[in-house]
Amino acid sequence: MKSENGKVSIYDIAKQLNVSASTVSRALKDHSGISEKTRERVKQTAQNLGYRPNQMAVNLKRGRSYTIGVIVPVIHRNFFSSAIDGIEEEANEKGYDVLICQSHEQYLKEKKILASLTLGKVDGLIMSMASQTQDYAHIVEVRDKGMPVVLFDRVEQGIADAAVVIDDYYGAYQLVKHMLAQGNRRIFHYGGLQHVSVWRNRYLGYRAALADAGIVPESHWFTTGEIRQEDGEAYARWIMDLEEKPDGIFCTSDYVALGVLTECRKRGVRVPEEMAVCGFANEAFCEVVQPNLTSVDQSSKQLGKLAARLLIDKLNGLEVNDIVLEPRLVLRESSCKMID
Amino acid sequence: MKSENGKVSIYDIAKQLNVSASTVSRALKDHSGISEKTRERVKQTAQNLGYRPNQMAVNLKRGRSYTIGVIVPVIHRNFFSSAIDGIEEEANEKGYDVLICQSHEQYLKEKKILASLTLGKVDGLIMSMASQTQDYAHIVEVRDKGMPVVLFDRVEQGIADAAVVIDDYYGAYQLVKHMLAQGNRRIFHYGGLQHVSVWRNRYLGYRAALADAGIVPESHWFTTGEIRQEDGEAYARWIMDLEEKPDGIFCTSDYVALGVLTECRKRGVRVPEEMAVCGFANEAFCEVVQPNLTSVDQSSKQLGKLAARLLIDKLNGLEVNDIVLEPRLVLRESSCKMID
DNA sequence: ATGAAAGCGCTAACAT
DNA sequence: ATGTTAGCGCTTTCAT
Repeated sequence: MKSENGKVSIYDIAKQLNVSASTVSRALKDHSGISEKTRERVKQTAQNLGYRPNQMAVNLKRGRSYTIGVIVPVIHRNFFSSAIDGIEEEANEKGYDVLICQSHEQYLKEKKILASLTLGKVDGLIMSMASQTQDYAHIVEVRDKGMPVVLFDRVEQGIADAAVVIDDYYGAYQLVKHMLAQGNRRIFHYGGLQHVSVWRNRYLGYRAALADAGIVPESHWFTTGEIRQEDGEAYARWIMDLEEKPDGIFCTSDYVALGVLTECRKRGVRVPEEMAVCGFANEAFCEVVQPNLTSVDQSSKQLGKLAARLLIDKLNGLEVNDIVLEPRLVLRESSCKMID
Repeated sequence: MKSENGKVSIYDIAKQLNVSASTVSRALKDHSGISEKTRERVKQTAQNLGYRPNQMAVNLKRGRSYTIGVIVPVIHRNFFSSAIDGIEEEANEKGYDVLICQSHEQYLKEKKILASLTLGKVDGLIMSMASQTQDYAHIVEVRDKGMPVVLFDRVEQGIADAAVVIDDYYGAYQLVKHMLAQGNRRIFHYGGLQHVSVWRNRYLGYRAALADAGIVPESHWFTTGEIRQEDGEAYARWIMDLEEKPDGIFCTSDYVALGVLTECRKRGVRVPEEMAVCGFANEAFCEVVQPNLTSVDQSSKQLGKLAARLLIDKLNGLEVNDIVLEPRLVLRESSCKMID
């Protein structure tokens, strides 16, 4: 006894039982003030008819979609997919679904996604900004319209309701300290674009560690660029041609470090004996590559979980505050000439 | 001049301009039959008021959400995140958003997700089944309710509108042929649970290649189990204790192969000289691990793109058919004693 | 304990 | 060219 379009609505149940739609609605959600008998009959008929509530109608009525929007630069990098894993886990537990979008590191794409998601498809946003993004008006605007926004990893102060990050500065600081303890003195740094918070902070941590050791880096010790494997390879080639080579390289990304390792193997440069190499993010391949790559773990899944938790708290009207997680050094062969 | 709740609706625009809501609605979407002047005024006011259409209302009205649901076992495995990358790209191009859920390989979770997504949140589904799933009634049911379903990778005949897969049988067949050509004779196979299409097909391809070479494998040449790295390690340990060891191992998963490689390195077994090792999926770490791991590429992003394309075609009322992609052998050090 | 009716925000068939 | 009205499916006052 379905209606024409194949969908069963509460009206179909109501009609069949000769009661009103509101009675059906109430019976279905165990409202008080419905007789035991009617409730049973309604539920039974709903079952028989294969009734399923229409979410779109419920959402419109409630003014909530119970969906969280997530915008990440790319989904297939391990760090981000693990973060999404965490977001999804937490969100699902709390009854939310997760809508995923990729900015592909592009500012314009990010802006477009933001515009389309804030049309009522999602109740709130979790995002890590595109590397291209240097202007934050689009994010502030969304927030001003009343949509909660939580940033993670790539963040900026004061533009969102909360941010979840690891202490990149301290992670880099510790890592370089370790390299120094291993006897390295000429430690170069391959950094990312400096307007991006995480990359800037890692650079600052690097500088601080060197300063503590009384080392003043020459300007060419520090390079910035994209963070793909091939960038690391090109960088390594450039280094090999220097008069005075570094005895250690701290790459702001595991992918760059991987490129460096690859090139070193090709040229027969021994790592870590001739040159120590360290990355950042602790991607899965770090413990697979030869030599194993020293890196800094970012507990990405936890990062995602916490971001989701903050967003949902905020959606429920709670106060939320920024969270800073401790990074964890993961020492491996690529940096350990001696026991640390 | 916003209404109380802070949201601006077409009624707010209508009121301010002393026109009807339908005029506003039409003007906003450039319907014919609206004077140039009114259209301009409406658009201007919409702009001023910061009007944004409410998707939930539009969806309810249209009976479509322009959202695609995606259910994968886990998101952080490279194969799946790449597939999602492809799905997202294609979907976005066609004006759809993408809702992601993980079954975590659990049948019950998969069922629950299916039930919740089919409440009108998504217009159609793309999924790769949980390894636990052996009963397909929940999927058939969804489809019977009129929701299009496209499967990819882990599929089953006749339960969905279409399926996109690579030719696992042929991929495995070619791979084992290659191993035979390299002079291996005692080739073992570590397979996944045999009710899962891809794993069963790879096993059959393995058998066929051996048969072609006149080799009859003993029963213990074939093992099945979970496909994590640690399973590969345990498997390798078991192998090392055999009287007659294999001279080659074809693992149905790169992760298992990685575990085998790790264990071989630990025990000083030379790969591929003493034992060739091959995986399947061409995960990113294959070309990073030492020795590089021979594998079979599944063009996962393309797989995702095509699945999305089929689903959207189906949503638009077009006929859709299954797609089988050719796998691509990626020969690397772990299997090449000699030039092939 | 139940029903009638309004309304969430938008669209579209049917007026005028 | 524009307005009126009904309705998408559900929830929720306010009656009874």
